[in-house]
Formats: sequence, structure tokens, C-alpha cells
Amino acid sequence: MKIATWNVNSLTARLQHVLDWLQANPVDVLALQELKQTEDKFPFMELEAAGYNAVMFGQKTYNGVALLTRTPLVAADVTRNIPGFADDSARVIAGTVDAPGGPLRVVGAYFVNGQAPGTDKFDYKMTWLRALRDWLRDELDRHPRLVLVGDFNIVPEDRDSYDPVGLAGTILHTDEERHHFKALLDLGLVDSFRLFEQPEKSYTWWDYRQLGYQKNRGLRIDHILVSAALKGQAVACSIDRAPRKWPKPSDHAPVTLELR
DNA sequence: ATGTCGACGAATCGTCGA
Repeated sequence: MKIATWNVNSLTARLQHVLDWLQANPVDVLALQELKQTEDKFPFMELEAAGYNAVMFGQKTYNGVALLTRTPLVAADVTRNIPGFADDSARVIAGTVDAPGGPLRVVGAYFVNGQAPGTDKFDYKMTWLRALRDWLRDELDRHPRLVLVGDFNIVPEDRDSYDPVGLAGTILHTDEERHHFKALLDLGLVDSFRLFEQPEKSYTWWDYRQLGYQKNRGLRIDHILVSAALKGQAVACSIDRAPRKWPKPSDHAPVTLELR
């Protein structure tokens, strides 16, 4: 069973990339972020023709998340955003899929970027991260078999940044953000990418500017965290850089986890 | 290199967010 996550930077602009990638990589679940579209624009038909069911939570211009699945989700328990946390942004969608070993809870999220420390947006990021952790604590009680996937907008460790010294203390690299990432691990979640040997300088995002991809000036900010109950079933986790080389790419690459 | 990309509203570019 394979679960993937991809920030597509507008599904309107990237639908063909998603369809092409799914054809080559027929994962069981694909979580998408930054759809930048409302539900009436969402390509349900095209995805269905490609063999995928979809649930989405969108808004105009910004944010927006979806879960694409080869088999329909348990419809009754799809959750949009963090329950009890008032939020103008569409950032979270969670659902349950049937999987070997029992139902699997998939939480797809587009974490707040936060702009820069000291700004209102950074404060919102901290508040949102606290609310996410508090909700996930309960969610893990209800669903011990859980994966948290998406664009975390957090560089967990120095080795996940092309310039950890020059960028120390800047957005995505602050101690406060890393503290929140660790707080998720303290819930029993594990960064599945680090369960396996990985190439040096593995990143999931590269700035469009300054030949960021060509120079591998990237960050690893897209993650797949697995609950303790699932950790033993993880077989592989990898970043697929291929679509980052296609014409008009998303600035993010997809990440895929394989569970046995 | 503020050095790109995408969406939007209003104009055929400026602004915002990432």
C-alpha cells in the first residue's frame, strides 16, 4: 500500500502533472495541497476517469487540500480543518481508508507558512500548530493507525536545508517551528523518511528563483509521519524529483510512503 | 539579484502570497 503527498501549487495549473504522475505511480492515496480553487472547479471527473475518488476542501486563490484514493473513503468520518479551531483557511482534510491490517486514518495538511518570525502570520502559525497537536492527540486515540502527511512548512533538522547556517532562525528554520515538529513526534508519530537510508541533501521544495532546483538549493518541508502502531509496517519512503524537472513544475516534489 | 510562479481584479500590469 502506497501513500503519497504533493503540494501542487494550483491544481488548476497542475492537473495534467497529477494525472501523468498517477499514471506512472498508481499510489493508493495521494494527498494534495495548495489547490487554490473552490470545489466547483475541482476536477472530479478527470480524477475519476484516472481511477481515483476524491474529497476536497478548497477556497478561492489560496490553500486548499484534497485526498485522492483508489477506493472510496469511509464517507461518514471525513473531517475538514481542525475541529473547534476557527480558521479562514482550508488547510486540513482527514479520512479513513481500508488497508491491510485494518482501517487507516489519513490526515492531509497544508501547514501555515508563517512568512517571518515576529509577524502576525507567524503568530497564526504557532496557534495553528498548537491546535493541530491538541486535535491529533485525540485523533490518535480514536485512530491508532494514522498517517500525517503534507506540506509542513517546517525544516525539521539542519540536514534538511541547503543552507542551515545562513538560514538559521529564518522562516521554516526557527527553534519555535522545530519545537512544534518535535511536539508531533512526542505524540508517537515518526518521520518515515528517516526510517530508511536516504541520499545526502534530500529536499522536497526548491525556489523557482535563482535556479534553485538546478543548484539543489532546497528544503525538506513535505513529510509523512506515521503513528507508532504503523511504524513497523513502513517499507520505504522516497522523494520523486522527476516532476520537478517537467515543464512548468510545481515547486514541490511528491513524497511516497510504502506500507506492507 | 526582490531576479519565479500563480491567482486576482482590473486592465493588458500591479499586488499578494509563497
